[in-house]
Amino acid sequence: MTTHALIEEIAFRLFDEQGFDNTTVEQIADAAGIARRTLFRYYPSKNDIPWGQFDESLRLLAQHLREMPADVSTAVAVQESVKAFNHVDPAAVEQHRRRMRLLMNTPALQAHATLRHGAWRAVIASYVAERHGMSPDDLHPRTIGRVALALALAAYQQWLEDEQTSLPGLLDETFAALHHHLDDQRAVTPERRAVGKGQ
Amino acid sequence: MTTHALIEEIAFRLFDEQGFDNTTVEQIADAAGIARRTLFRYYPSKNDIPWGQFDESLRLLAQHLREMPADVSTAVAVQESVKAFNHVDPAAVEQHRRRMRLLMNTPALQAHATLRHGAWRAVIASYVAERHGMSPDDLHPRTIGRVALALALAAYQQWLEDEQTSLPGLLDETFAALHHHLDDQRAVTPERRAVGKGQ
DNA sequence: TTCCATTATTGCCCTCAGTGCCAATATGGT
DNA sequence: ACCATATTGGCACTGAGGGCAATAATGGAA
Repeated sequence: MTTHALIEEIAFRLFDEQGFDNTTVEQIADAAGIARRTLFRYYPSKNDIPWGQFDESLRLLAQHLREMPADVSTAVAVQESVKAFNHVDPAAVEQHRRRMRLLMNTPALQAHATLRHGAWRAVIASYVAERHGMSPDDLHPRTIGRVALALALAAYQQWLEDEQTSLPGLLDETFAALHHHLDDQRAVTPERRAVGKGQ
Repeated sequence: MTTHALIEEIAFRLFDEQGFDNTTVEQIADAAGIARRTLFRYYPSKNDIPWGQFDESLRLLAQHLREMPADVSTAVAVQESVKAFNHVDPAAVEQHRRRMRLLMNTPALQAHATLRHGAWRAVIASYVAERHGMSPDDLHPRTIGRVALALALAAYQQWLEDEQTSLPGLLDETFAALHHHLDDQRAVTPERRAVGKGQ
């Protein structure tokens, strides 16, 4: 039986072996034992293949945000939810790293990701808007959505480059780096350094 | 004589008339009186046509950052330079809005933009790294680069939706929104609203 | 002015992603 | 076994983009 999981697995193998750009949709289809045309019924585009359970995860992110207690500040609620969104089962860490490495190091996928990220940002923006009695289209919620994504991506990028780091730790570090940057309004102490690696 | 400016002008006209996706590279080439193959010598891809002087602007951004006095905080230096980068001559505002509307409302271009934005982020990150004696690849500078871009894009998005707003004003508002978000760590006052429109 | 060496322009052909359309095939219920 | 329905697959087409080689400018040097 043909499943998304099967196609994805085969595709990842080919991407690893040959690179994303050098792998044709036809090769994936052949390896999966289905027709090219059928593969396009499973995935709207080649770029969509490596995204796994992203849409489902988005729903969990929205849910997690809604379950945050009201006495936590919006900033903390967002930060905690972003960390929860990016929590991965220890057994799945290697596969997750593989996925993210592909997504973040392949220009075509990096570009395509922006479209997926739009939905992610919208989830954050909706929550922030709700908490402040605003529209999700207002400047403030949109800004926070974009910034939260920026922080998450910065953490991911670092995580992919250094096998030793922990993702939750890096996420905290990006939030801390931002605080540090903004708090540093007056005197600038050039000898200041980033805090140590998380966990 | 064929120039980038001419091709761009013709392309924009066709994009306005027919939409970006419905306009083929061949149509642009024909209208510009050059061969399809030649157009691809002027622009590496159709997606690159609407970007105008972006690369040159990047150099100006880097220069502006380097010219910031050392007694201004990094945060302010970045904020001011981002504003300077996005300053447009009043006479060119309409064309700029046209360009940005196309870039930000067309999915294909929205995706492609990420690749251009990578260079933008790198300029910011390099500056932040320099000021703090870090590597441009460190977490902190990269984070600030990503956040600065997030703020700029949030401002642009709003600017495109409301003809009345001023871009510098919106940029300040996004920076303010972020401050507000992060300062609001303890009590949350749901009746709080965004500050008034800039200028 | 003429010739030569670049450099720019173009044509041709190829690959590959993605889509529309319709035929064939499986599948589940009766 | 039979039919209605959903899935799969085949075919042909468009459009972006690249490799390559032929053909035009073009800007000096003689």
